[in-house]
Order: sequence, then C-alpha cells, then structure tokens
Amino acid sequence: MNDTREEIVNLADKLVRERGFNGFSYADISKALNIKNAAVHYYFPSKADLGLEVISRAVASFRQITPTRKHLTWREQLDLFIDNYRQKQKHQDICLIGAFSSVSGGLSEDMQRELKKLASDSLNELTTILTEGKEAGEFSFKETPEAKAYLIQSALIASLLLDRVLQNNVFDQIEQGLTGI
Amino acid sequence: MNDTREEIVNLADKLVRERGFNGFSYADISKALNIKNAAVHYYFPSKADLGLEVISRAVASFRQITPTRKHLTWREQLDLFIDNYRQKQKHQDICLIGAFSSVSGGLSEDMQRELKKLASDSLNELTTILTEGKEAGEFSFKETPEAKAYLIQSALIASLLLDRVLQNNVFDQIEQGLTGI
DNA sequence: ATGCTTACTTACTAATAAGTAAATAGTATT
DNA sequence: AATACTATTTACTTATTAGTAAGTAAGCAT
Repeated sequence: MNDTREEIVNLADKLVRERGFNGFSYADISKALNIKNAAVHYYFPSKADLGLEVISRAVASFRQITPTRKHLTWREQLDLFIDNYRQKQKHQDICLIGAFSSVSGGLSEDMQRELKKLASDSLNELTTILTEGKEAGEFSFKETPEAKAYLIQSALIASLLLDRVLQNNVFDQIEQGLTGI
Repeated sequence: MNDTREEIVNLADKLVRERGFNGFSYADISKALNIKNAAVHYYFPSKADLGLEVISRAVASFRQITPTRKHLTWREQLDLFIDNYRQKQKHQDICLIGAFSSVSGGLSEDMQRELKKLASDSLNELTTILTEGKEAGEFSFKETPEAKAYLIQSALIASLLLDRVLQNNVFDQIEQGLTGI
C-alpha cells in the first residue's frame, strides 16, 4: 500500500475516534497531510469509502492478531483482550465500535456491514476464550459464556467512553470485576 | 414552556440518539416541524445551545424522578434503574450518554460540563443504591459499590450501542449478569 | 391608540461540505 | 523516444451548513 494512502487512513482512524465520523472533513485530512482535497478523493472517492477502509483495516488487523495467541492459556488470552482496551484508555482513546455504533444508522450499508463484522468478530473471539477457558477450569462464572462475553465487551467499550467524559479512570475500576472470574 | 420550543427539543433529542449530534442540521428540524430555519435559531441561537438544552433536560428529568423512588427497596430501585435502559432497547434506542460521549471532545464547554453532570448523576445514584443495598444485605458482591456501579453503567450504555449494530438482544443477555448480585 | 413583547417569516450571507473534470509531473514500459 | 500509467494539483461546482438582519402579525399593557 501507498504512503499517502496509508497516512490518510491512519489520520481518518484517529479523527473518527477523536471527533466521530461526522466530525471531520476531507479538508481536515488534506490540510494535516499537506496535500489537496482532491488527492484524498483520488484514493477514496466518497467519505463512505474512507470510512469503510478504516473499519475494514480494523477487521483485518483483528483477524491477523488473533491466531498468534492460540498457544497462550485462556486466561492469558483474556488478559490480552482486555489489555487492548487498557492501551486505548491510557491515551484517552476510544475504540472504533464505540465511535461508530452511536451513529450506525447514518452509515452506508457497506460500513454498517463491516461494523457488524468488527463487533461480532470481537464478540466471537471473547466468547470462545470464555467457553474454552471455563471448560478447562481456568474460569468460573455462573452465566453462559455468550452472556458473559456480551457483558465484558459492553463494559469495555463504554468504560472508554465514560473515561473521556468523567476523566475518572473508569476502566481501572471495572477491570477487577471483569477478570475476577 | 412553549409548544414549538418543546417540539424542537424533543425532535433534537430523538435525532441526537438516532444520528448523533453532528448527524442532523437545523434544516432537518425546521422541515419536520413545518417551520422555518430561523425559527429554530430564535429559540436556540446556536446548535450548541440546542444540544445543551437536550442534555440539561435529561439532567433535570433524572433529578426529578430519582427522589420519587426513595420509598422502594434497594433492589426495586436497581430494577427500575435497569428498566430505564430496557425501555430504550425495546425501541432500538440508545441513551444520551452513549450518543454524546463518543464525540465529547468536539462539544462546547457548556455541553461537556452538562454531559459530565448527566453521567455522574447517574453513576452517583447507582452507587448509592449499591452501597445502601449491600449494607442492608439486599445485594451481595465482592467489588466495591463504586466499581460495581461503573461496571453496570458501562454495560448498560454499550449494550444499547451493540444492540443496534448486531440486532442481537445484547441487553437481554447481560441483564441476568447485572442483577444477579 | 400606542408602544412593547412574543413568535415567528423572508431573504439573505459566509463558510464549509463532498465531489468532479481536466491538466500535469514523474515513473515505468515498449 | 514515444506511450502509458500513477499520483497528484488546479480549479471548479453544487449543496448544505450555521447563522443573521430586517420585517411582520398578533396579543397585551398603559
């Protein structure tokens, strides 16, 4: 992939998480990268194309990382899953699911489909970790693994959102409640 | 309060939760209510004024409802707190915290302050219910009430967000995990 | 009856939005 | 050397945005 193209996607990703998909324009990107408006359109004819690429890249990245963790214990895999959100919290960052889901109704069909993929990939991975880890006796909880996965995933997403509003280390507070299983 | 003014705020509230604060314009409001653009500006000179009113009204409404529940048991109060989110889920709706927090950095200072008020009010209320209910022996959980409140609040906010993306009844799935304390 | 206030409309503006067509500079291919 | 492809700029267009200034019709107050 091209340099300029990648810089555009990187910046778009950052802007989506900072200001939301409707909170930045092609002008914000072209100014920051010292290129012209039309150069951004050259790589991404419409804003939906750019948004789609941001989500697709996250899906691809998640699918690439996940298999590399298969040799770890289930608890280690859960810790890494949660650590991903801790990294974001450290930089006062939110995740793409948190950034896009609140405006999902206004996204293109392609973007909605890809967002759904991102969310269900993450949820499926977490469910697998919890299912296998519970069977292996590494975890102990009374809910079904599916329900527990929904709970943990939701708590992680919104802890980042609340952290930005309250600046109160919400993530640190909930962490113990999530891993103490 | 005036009829037109209230219709504007009601619609703005709906649009914020459907499309996000940056996902609608004064034209969307004026067209829907069959008034002119300038009429919206008459009541709310800037969009930040309108956004502020939407959040302020939610804060006021929350502060009005809360005391009326003081005669209930702590468990009943917790159930009502959660039921509020269930109602939203039924209509595929999200809450204002979920809608605004992802774009909080781009909001006016007034809006940010009011959003913080909304979030901390809700969190304080939940913390109180959990603290008193635990002391009274109605609840049993190992985390601190503060941490548990953060966890429940986060899970509720993001379950609505995820529900819209996945259309998967995330809320129903997590509910048992939240109230089984 | 007069002025004052409320609740708007008419008719704009200036800025910004996404998007496009055509030209150009540099690089690779034949 | 001519051709074609890639990455870009120049120079726009069209639509929408938030916002405003000036006017008006109806009701109330003196």
